[in-house]
Amino acid sequence: MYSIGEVAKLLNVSTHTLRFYEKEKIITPERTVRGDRRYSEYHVQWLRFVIKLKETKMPLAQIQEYASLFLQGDQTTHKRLKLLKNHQDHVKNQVQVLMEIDDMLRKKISAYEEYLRNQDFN
Amino acid sequence: MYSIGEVAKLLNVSTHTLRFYEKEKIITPERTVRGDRRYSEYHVQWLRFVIKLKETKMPLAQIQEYASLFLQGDQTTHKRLKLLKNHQDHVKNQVQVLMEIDDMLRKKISAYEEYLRNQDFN
DNA sequence: ATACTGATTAGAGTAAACTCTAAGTCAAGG
DNA sequence: CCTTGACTTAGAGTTTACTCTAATCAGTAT
Repeated sequence: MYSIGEVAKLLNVSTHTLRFYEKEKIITPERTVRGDRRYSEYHVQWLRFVIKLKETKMPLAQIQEYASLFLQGDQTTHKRLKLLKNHQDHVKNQVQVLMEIDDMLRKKISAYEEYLRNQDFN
Repeated sequence: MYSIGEVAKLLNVSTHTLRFYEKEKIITPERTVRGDRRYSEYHVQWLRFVIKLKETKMPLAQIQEYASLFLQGDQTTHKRLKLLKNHQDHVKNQVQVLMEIDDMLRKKISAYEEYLRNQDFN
């Protein structure tokens, strides 16, 4: 079981953020007698997943929804599957867009390079 | 030459946004005698580019910087090239991350599907 | 004439996602 | 014993990128 500080260090987020996520019902760690948060390995896994989702621009609201479905148990499996599939489409789309932009940048960059090469002859 | 409303429609942004970009020195359209903004084909091209960059999460501040280099003319070509190359690295990286996440989602999704298949046997 | 459309401005308001502050409790180490 | 550092809370502040409001004006349509 990890303390909030340990998890923060482990996942490279601030303790503020972890408390914020708790307020937003994205994660609910256990508590010691004294009230300190305790994160299990399982909690950490879930947070890793959340952070991954965030890297793909998934809004917190949607992550929240997923978390809430999780808490509601087995009868929400279909919904969760749908949500994930939806998001996968979104991710694939993003990859597409980014690859196009990469191409655009490649062209711009070689145009610049050519321009500089020609200048050098003066 | 396009009016602000025409450009807004053309590029699917609001007139608010266009004025905002002007305030932020990202674009400086010409003006009619009366003071209305006039965007040339060239301005529109630049805006298209800006919007593309935005799709890759490039922060406005960086787009601003690029725009400012542009206005400073030819002696900033090297700097602009460097900026673009930098951003290209960033984009390539994003593609990498997204592809990893796509993979992760693929696994999660098939796990869910298998789970549901097994449930159906009951 | 009057209403409608689309433009202008400065500046206020909004949403998301943190990020920090204040004011405090508590346990361990020097 | 006292300081240091980690923890607690509610709630305020910040950043980014818009988004909207209010008040006004010019040109066109009825």
